Amino acid sequence: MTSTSGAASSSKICFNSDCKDLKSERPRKGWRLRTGELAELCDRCASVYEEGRFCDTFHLNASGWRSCESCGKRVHCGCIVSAHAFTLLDAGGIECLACARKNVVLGSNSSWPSSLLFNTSLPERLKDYPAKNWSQLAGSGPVPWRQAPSLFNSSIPQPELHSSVPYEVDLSTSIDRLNATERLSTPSLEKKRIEDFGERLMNGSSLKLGTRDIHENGNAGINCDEQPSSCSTKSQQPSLKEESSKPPFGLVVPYTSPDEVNGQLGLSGTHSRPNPQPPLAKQFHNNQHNGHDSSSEPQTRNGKPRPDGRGRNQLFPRYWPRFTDQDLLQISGDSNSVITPLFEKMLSASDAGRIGRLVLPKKCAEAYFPPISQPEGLPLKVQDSKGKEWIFQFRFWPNNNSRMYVLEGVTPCIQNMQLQAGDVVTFSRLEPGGKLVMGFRKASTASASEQDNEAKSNNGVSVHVDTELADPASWSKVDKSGYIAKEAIGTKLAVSRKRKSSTLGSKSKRLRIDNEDLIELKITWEEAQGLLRPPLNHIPSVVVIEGFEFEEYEDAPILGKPTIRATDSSGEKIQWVQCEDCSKWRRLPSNALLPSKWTCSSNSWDPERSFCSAAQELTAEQLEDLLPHCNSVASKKMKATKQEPENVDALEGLDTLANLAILGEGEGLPASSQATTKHPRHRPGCSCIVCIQPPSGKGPKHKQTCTCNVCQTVKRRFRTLMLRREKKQSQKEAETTRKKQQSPMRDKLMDDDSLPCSNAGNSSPNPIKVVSEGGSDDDPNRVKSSTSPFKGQIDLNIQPEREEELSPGSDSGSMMKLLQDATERYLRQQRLNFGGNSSSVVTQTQPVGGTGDKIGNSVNLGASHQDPDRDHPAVFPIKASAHTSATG
DNA sequence: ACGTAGCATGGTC
DNA sequence: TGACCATGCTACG
Repeated sequence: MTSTSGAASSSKICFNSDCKDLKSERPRKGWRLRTGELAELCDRCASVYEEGRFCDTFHLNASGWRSCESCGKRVHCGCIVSAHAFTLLDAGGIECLACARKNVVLGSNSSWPSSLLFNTSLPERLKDYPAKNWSQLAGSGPVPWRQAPSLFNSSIPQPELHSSVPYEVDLSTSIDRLNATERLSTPSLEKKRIEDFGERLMNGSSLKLGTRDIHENGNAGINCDEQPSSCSTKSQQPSLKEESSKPPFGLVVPYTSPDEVNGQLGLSGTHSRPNPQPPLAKQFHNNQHNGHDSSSEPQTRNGKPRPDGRGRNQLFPRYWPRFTDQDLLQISGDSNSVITPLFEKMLSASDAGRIGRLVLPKKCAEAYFPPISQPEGLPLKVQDSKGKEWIFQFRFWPNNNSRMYVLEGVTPCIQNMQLQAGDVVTFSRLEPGGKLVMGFRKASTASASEQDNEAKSNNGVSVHVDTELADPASWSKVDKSGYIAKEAIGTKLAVSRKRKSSTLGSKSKRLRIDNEDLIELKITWEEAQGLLRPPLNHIPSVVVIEGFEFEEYEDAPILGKPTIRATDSSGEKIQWVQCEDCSKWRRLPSNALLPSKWTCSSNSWDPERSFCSAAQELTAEQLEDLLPHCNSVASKKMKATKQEPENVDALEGLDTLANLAILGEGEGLPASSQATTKHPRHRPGCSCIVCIQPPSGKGPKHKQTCTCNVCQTVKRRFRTLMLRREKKQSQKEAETTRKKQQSPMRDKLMDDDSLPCSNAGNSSPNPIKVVSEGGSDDDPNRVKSSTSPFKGQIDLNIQPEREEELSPGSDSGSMMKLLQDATERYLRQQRLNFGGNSSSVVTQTQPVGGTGDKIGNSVNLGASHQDPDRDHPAVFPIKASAHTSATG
């Protein structure tokens, strides 16, 4: 309208374009503009407005006037000023607010959309959010939606969903259209939406477009069209004068286009809420859709409570649709489509997983999907903008006296859209046709370019879900997954894609961080692991979290360069540190805290050895003794380094070793508990030893010198395993000897077991280390205790506690042997390498065990942290056969 | 042995 | 505290 189209409130002239008067210094407020601001009027116009005569006075000749179906009163439905003054009737036509109140049990505040009115919480929230445009919204909004036919009649498919769509976005005009129709019926939902929307606006979520447009236009681009007829109105809304600077709901109208600057009437939007607010559930009223609203609300059209007021309908903010105009455009496909955003949901790991079940937010499901009374639910036909049709089974499971709604058979669709956990699927309804559209948004973590590309290619691909139930006939043809692909038959599902950001469950979502951050965090964590050292005089306990060992310190740990702690001959505690440049080991006081990068030049404690040219104090033998610990400690603390996907056929060996190690270390845990409980399955974002590896042995192979997470962990674990063994061995020796007499067989095993480990027995010059490494079984803090001497043998398949139950002939024998071999080679190699030079000579040994395993089964366990060149590689042949058993 | 269906559990809000 | 919901768990095919 003329009056509204004008200038911003900043003008000195009355906002009413039909009035040339100047505003007073303190202009009076009129209706809320789409920008969220309030029109500033001259005193005269303001008075007229406040008296509710604004349209009668200034818009008499304008279009958009309609008569109340009940009292015949004329209402200017096409004006923002009167937007709140009427209600759209389901059957068409409008009803003035007064009549609407009579017919519908509304909340106290008539100026609010019915939904709002019903919703007690809304008002409160609104307080916080300045009236967001309620006036505008209200204009269309308050209207009780009594008549809108429910989209989903209880059991009858209703193709005509559009009539009930609350917010419609008329893409053809780029205007948001709000359907006024649904208000009354789903008050609660609407309220929520409104609230939500308001919040979103507050939060600056996606309705930018609308906002922007609104600002530009200054007018509400609200479409008041009620179905079939559009009654855009401007109504005066004196009541809402809040000064929210936030974009009004009207803003929401994301789709408003500049073209429509003045076309408020043309705009839709009874509810001006832009898409965000999901359509009111009004549709569902009749549906008996249970649930959808809150019990507290008077649900029912006409004020009757809903049959089932099962849930409260407050859609959580996370389900608010945040469509962008682009999304909408893409979804609509054809310019004549009108989209009504319903809700959205970030895919959880489960949703995106193979199970093919997409958990639907209860309220959303109840509000926007057909009501279902049987757990089996109903099939819903889905169609994307490209014409692909899908059928999902919409059903529920009883859950805690409630229901858990799911869409089954979504896997094909998810894959087709290349979605993964963290991505967002959006549901909206497309008119005409009443189809629910399932679009998507990739996780925000995607790079801009990536997103752009996706946007061009597949982003926004939407799937339209026919509100009508899928034809059972066709359903029967559908495969189990419910995938139909009429047009997409033959379409290859682009499965793929790197699932970088693994899916995050709801819980995770809360903790969700962008990939970049994640990476940073990970690095930090890794570094910290490598640098963390127990405070002096403290013995760390070891806890295992998701497969990783962490040292726990009672006091704050010390950060610094990893060193080898030891006790010299005089009993003094010292630590050995390796120079970054020359790789020589230097002796330092135990309390020395070193930077992550340390060189001889920093050796202020021993000036004579502050040069790389200075001889190393330690002899090879001494180092040999220290090394195992060193490796253990270092690797343990440096569990991870950047993963370098290098293609070498060592992965399987690593896998095997890793698994063996895991088994070995996990001895103290109830079998299975670890993997099963924590990671029953491979999880793409998890960094545990299981998940950091490609599933099923797929993925890049690792070189023996690889220092990736997996390799590091494997090496570390293996070393730890060996260490424990050594320790236990000495402890058990006595006992073994004793048993020997009783069990010759065992003795034999023991003998075989005793590895030529030079470190055995006397290693661990450092008590602390010993504890942390092998852990004392007595240590109560040790969550995962492990050592299981196991008769001299390490049976990775057995729990230490039950070692006694083992028999020499147990199945574990072969694996043990493998381990033994590996250990031997490891130690031997280590000695050799160490004694010779520190350069990393990776010698790959052929697998032992005779089963002709792949060459790749050897693993270099000698790599030390940080610098591969200083590694002390050793190759551990592993039987392929062990792989399976170990992984199991 | 494996995959699935459906319920159970527990964390988060 | 209860509702919601992600995911675990397991009986079953």
